[in-house]
Amino acid sequence: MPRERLNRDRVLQAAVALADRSGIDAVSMRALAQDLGVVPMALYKHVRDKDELLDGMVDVLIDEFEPPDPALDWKAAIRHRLLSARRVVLRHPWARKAIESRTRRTPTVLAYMDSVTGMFRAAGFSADLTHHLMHALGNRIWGFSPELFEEPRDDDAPPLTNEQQAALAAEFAQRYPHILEVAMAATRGDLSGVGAGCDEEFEFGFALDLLLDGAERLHARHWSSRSGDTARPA
Amino acid sequence: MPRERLNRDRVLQAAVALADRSGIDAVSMRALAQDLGVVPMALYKHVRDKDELLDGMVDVLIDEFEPPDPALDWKAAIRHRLLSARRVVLRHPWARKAIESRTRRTPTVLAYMDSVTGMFRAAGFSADLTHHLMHALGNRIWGFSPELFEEPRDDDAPPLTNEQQAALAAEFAQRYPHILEVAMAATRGDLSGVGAGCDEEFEFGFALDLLLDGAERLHARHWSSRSGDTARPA
DNA sequence: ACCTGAACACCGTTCAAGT
DNA sequence: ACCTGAACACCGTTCAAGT
Repeated sequence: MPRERLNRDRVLQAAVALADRSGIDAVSMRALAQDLGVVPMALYKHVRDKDELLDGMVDVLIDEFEPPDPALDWKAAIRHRLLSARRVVLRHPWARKAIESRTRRTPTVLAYMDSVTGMFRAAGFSADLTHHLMHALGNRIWGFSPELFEEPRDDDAPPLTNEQQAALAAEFAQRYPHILEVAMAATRGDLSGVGAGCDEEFEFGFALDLLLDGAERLHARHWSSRSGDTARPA
Repeated sequence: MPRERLNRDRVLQAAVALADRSGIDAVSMRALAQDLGVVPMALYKHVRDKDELLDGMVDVLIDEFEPPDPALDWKAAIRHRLLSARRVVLRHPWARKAIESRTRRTPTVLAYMDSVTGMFRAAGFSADLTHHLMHALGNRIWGFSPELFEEPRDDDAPPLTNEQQAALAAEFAQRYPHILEVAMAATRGDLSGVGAGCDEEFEFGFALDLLLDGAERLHARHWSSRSGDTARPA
């Protein structure tokens, strides 16, 4: 019984709530309509199509990002901003997939990108260098970096016996020695199952700092505003 | 008329051909079956479900990557390998989306990751540093980096008049001044439409070199094998 | 062993109609 | 202005049956 009239914001909030509860794949126009006690077609008065619904959901996330902190120096400020985006993305497990699937640039997305870009400019970087840095940051401006070693947690998988684990590890070690070695280093030898998760938070900060430090070094070297081949980091 | 019997490879090749022709969204079990002159259910003898079909398609791409060139030094070798992955991804426009949507790690994917990891190890990097670098590279090991400024080419959009372009640019400049400034720098002022494409090839190389140079610097500084907070790049 | 036919339980979206 | 009902053209996947 929808005593309250539908509007765009109610639709988006309900979609976010549904995704939080049941994952992004559960967000269908029909299921969302049911949540709102309304017929599917009613939604189309408030979002043009499903893509616009997903765009709107990402906009809701961006609204949760903390604004820039003017008290911090440039590097700390960008770090703080991106880590705040990260916290939001971690609160909404569906966010990564949703962000990666988006192709349209809403005004909210553009405003966020403009703001991060402006932080580099305010730090004194040239427009050209800033452009390259934004590309180098890539998805990290959303608070995440692409998963490489992360295990897709297989919820309803049967637990392995110790013998099965050992056999699996032995085969893995033989076929993918470098991955195993690196995973051992990442987990200090505590592999509970092959492909155990690593500290993704640390990895995020590591890559971020590597890029920001590289930026500082290039800037200090009087990076020219031309982006020809000679401008490559030596 | 399927005179030739179906097998996994024929299924995957047909799926890749279909995606090349009509995009990844056109790859449905039903459409693929029709291409093969077969009923949809026949496919399920060769792939477990649609996810496994997509995994298989990515494996086909990886098989097109060039093997490592042992004549090159480590940095050039990794650069060469990732640029070869990049050429494959560019040949198949659907590849980015497909790769980003994958969550399972097939043996082919693991073998590729193992090989790239091994190149860092062969260069003398510690397992720990190698782990962080793989994370920092992220999607770049697939030959692409996340799109930020790229325009989703709107194929059937009506061309804008000069007046419309000017008005749009003026509004854009007011709302997103930093993005515009940076886009101007990237295109040397030749903006044919707001959000004109930049040289993504250059951006890929830029980020790659920034990360590889950072790696070299950390390695030279006797990067410890511990990954505690003190190990952050200063 | 491999393929088929019919069915199930879903999708996003259109259109014309209701209030 | 906002919501509804019925319909269209699709999906992935199951099951039991054919050859």
